[in-house]
Amino acid sequence: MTIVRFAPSPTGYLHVGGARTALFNWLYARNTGGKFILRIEDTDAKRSTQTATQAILDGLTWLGLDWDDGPYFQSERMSIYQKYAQKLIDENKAYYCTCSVDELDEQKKQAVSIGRAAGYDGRCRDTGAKQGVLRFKTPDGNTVFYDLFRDKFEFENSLIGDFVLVRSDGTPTYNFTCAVDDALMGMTHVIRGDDHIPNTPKQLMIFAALGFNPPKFGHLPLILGTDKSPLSKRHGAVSVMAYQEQGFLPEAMVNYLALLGWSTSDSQQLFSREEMIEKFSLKRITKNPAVFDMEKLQWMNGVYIKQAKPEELASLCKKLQKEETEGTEETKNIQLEEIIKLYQGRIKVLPELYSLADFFFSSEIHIPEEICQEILFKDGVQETLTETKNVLSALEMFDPVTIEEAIRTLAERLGIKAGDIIHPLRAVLTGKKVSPGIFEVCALLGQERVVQRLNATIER
RNA sequence: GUCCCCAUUGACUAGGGGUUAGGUCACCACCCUUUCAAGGUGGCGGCGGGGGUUCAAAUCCCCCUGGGGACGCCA
Repeated sequence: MTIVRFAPSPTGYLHVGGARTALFNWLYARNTGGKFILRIEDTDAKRSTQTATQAILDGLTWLGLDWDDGPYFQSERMSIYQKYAQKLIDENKAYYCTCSVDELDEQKKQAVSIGRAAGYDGRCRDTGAKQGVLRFKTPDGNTVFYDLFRDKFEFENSLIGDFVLVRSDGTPTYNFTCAVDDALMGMTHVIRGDDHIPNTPKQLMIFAALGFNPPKFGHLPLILGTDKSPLSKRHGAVSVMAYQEQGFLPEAMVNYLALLGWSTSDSQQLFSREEMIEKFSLKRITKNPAVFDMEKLQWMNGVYIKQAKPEELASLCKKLQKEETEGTEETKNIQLEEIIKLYQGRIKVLPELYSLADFFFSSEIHIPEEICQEILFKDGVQETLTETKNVLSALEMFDPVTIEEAIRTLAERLGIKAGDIIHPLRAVLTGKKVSPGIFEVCALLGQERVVQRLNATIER
């Protein structure tokens, strides 16, 4: 059985890159019927926070990436790491080092100045010290592995140096805990960002020293911003949850993220979750870094919005809207769904609804001067509007078909184009030049409000 | 400085010795139409450069260039 994991450190929110890594692991586990484990790497007490842990859990949950096991917290597994550290000491595969930070800096500076690798040179190997940091006794030779997505990697061990396993305060470091846990938890594949490539030989050496069988490693390329530098705040939101707040649907986010580095042979773009799981394959992961493209995410979100059930969108909108909308509880609840039906083919993100359809949510509307000049103050328009009001207020049914019929009949009677009625009517009812079909808008607004808005304009 | 990774249109990518280099977003045009979207049709645009190997190179090899990563008692 394949066992994979997502192992974030809780030092911030779940960012886009981390989410993609989690997604690929999750997809692989689901595709193979394996197990997806969540492990929180919080060995650095100074930087880890409870808030960050929660944020990561929330992010994964929002995306629908459920884990089969965990979350494990490395901070709760200290005795395990201690045990293995002792084992390495006993077997003479690790030793204590008492070099000071200054000394280390100096040594590094020197090494670099003479063109040598910057790793620790192992000068404390034979001092027999009983305290300080515990360092791994990096063996001679090379460490080789075959990456799942790339070719062969070969590292010269001497360039890596004797790295730290346990800090002087007794807490273990990343490379050590990661290797121990990946071994103990039975990981078959480790899929992670390619910023971890330099760590892999270290972990491989730990596996070997401890007598564990290593998993297969695959390193995912980074996700870049539009200027091709690594994705950061400069490029907009990097936190996954920020996308939720901006009105993106988790399905769209997942679909988009999946395409950042993975593809099918026919370049299919839209996948249901099931389809994605079924078609996912490590063999089809690309090794070049991808630029995160907001435009495409927006397009995709628009597609998902269009396909979504109005009631689901309504409940998402209600969660998002906070205090930005006016209007009565009644309009919100009763009409929201109907409004959504009118707009779901037109918006890319949920909050757009509130700017485009604001005239549904407030009783008073404001018609910008520009629209008055351009549309309402033209010759004959006032008369047309009066006629329109008379026709509409007399209707007994107020559904789109009836309204359309009435308007078209009126246009014929007045000897003008239907558009000559529709455009002023739209301006009066919505305060905008663009809206969904005007007959639907009328019907949903209701006869009373339509007549009221017409009157308000005519009287001016 | 040392080690390492990457390179197909503006973006995501397919293709991996012989293709009119395919799809998607974006962009442009047209159709539809009460506007805007949506939808439909069509279009613009690409193998970073130089050397090899080969009858044949986007594809294999080398160099260059460009971009990125790592060199922590961070993960």
